Amino acid sequence: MAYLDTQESIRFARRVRPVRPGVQDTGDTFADFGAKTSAYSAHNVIYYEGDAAQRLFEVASGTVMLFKLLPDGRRQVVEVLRPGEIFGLAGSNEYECTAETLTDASIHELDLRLVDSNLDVQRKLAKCLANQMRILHEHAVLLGRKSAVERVASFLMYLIPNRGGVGCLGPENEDDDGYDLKLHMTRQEIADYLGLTIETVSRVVSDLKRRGVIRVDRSDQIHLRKVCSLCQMTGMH
Amino acid sequence: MAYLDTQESIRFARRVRPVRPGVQDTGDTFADFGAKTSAYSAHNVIYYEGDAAQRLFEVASGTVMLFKLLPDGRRQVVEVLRPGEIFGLAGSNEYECTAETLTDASIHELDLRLVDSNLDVQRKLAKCLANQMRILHEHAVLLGRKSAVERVASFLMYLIPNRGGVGCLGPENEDDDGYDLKLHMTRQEIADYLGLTIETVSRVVSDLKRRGVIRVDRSDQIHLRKVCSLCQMTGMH
DNA sequence: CGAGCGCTTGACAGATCTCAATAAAAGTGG
DNA sequence: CCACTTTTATTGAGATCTGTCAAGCGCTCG
Repeated sequence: MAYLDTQESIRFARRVRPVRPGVQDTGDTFADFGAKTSAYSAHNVIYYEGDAAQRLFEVASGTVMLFKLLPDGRRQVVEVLRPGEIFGLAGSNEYECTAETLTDASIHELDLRLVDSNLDVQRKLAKCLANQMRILHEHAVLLGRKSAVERVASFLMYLIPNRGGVGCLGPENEDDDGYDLKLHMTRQEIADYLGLTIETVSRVVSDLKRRGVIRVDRSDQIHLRKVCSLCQMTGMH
Repeated sequence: MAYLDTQESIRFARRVRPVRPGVQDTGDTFADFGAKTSAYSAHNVIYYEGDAAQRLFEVASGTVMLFKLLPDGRRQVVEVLRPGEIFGLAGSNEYECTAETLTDASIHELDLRLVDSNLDVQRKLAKCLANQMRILHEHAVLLGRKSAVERVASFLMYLIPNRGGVGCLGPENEDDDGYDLKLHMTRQEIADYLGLTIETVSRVVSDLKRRGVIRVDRSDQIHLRKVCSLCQMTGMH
């Protein structure tokens, strides 16, 4: 796993790690371009992989996941989207993922025919995609190279705004490095996002609990007691 | 690994698998927008992760890889780019990956200041990013859910145009289901792309050879003897 | 021909998965 | 509101796959 002695890793010692952006402000939303807005309740499918692609979507509020399935039922959650992020682009004429809400959500839906000719739409599109692409790159590192503990720690860190990146200044308060977290995903969804099994996720969470890094108030309600310790476990430090 | 009996996999039984596109024709290239074009020799770094981002790049000819490193030297190749594909977008002001040529390559380089205001550039950008994003999604499935054999088989199939997708019609010729392949990546690069170790990649290749699915003429020169068999091993059938 | 590099192979270790049982939580109906 | 069912999560034991470490092979090039 370690290539420490390779020429390359020495050569790159100076590289830095970008801050994970919070929800990015990309200016306009699709609502400004004539999109209609729909409300979905939690755990509803917006479209299925293979459906004819007719609209482009933007999360207005709530959380949405995109996933793909292999024929034998293995599932990979490929993106978890928050407000301001877009989905539903299809290279061909069919959606390449299934989109499902994780929470109650409000979604802007823009007819694909309105997309091509509008510079502002294209600009927002390019900006959002570039941002989501960076997250996908980071996620590829997680899936390809991180251990189970590192994956779960990284996942939890993603959920804290303004921590864990280059700009991270440590805890705001010396004595209190805690943070309260509400998970909007089941263990199975987390597992499918992190490329693990539900049992492994559960075991890692129990382990973090045992080590005093987190406190599990309910299975979807987690208090991070030592954010800095957790951050040390992401593999990025 | 199998979720065959879940409600979900039944619900999605009808889904289809999109054809992996070959190099996509997105109309204009950056050259049409005033980009300068540079030549790079094989295995040269175009920019490092963390460098100040000033340009947007498009592969004109050759192959380029993007990768990220963890502090302990673990590497993940996050994209392998072919002509027409773009890279160098930075959400912030720094490149988030290192870009390195795999082969001799010719690269269009467009000043970032020329990007924002041009509808055609934005259109190409959005189109390319959407396409590359689909590939990243597919790759996330590979990294998160596929076995070593499935990863290598998928990798080899990617390198054959017009095979392996929904539109795949099988071999052109009943008796000959072969294809000659030139790899432009070392075993280490392939391993870092597939989230495996070099030893595992080597073992899988040897195994495919033993099973008569491929013939290894040189380590970077592989003849696929039974494309359909190989395709069956990708986990997508 | 020898050195160096990339690749292959073997033996073993360890992380994660699988399968199975149990526990806890959430939803249902009387 | 309380049994009862169903779903979701946890835990254990064992199997398996891939990683680690080490040695050897085979090009390629000076």
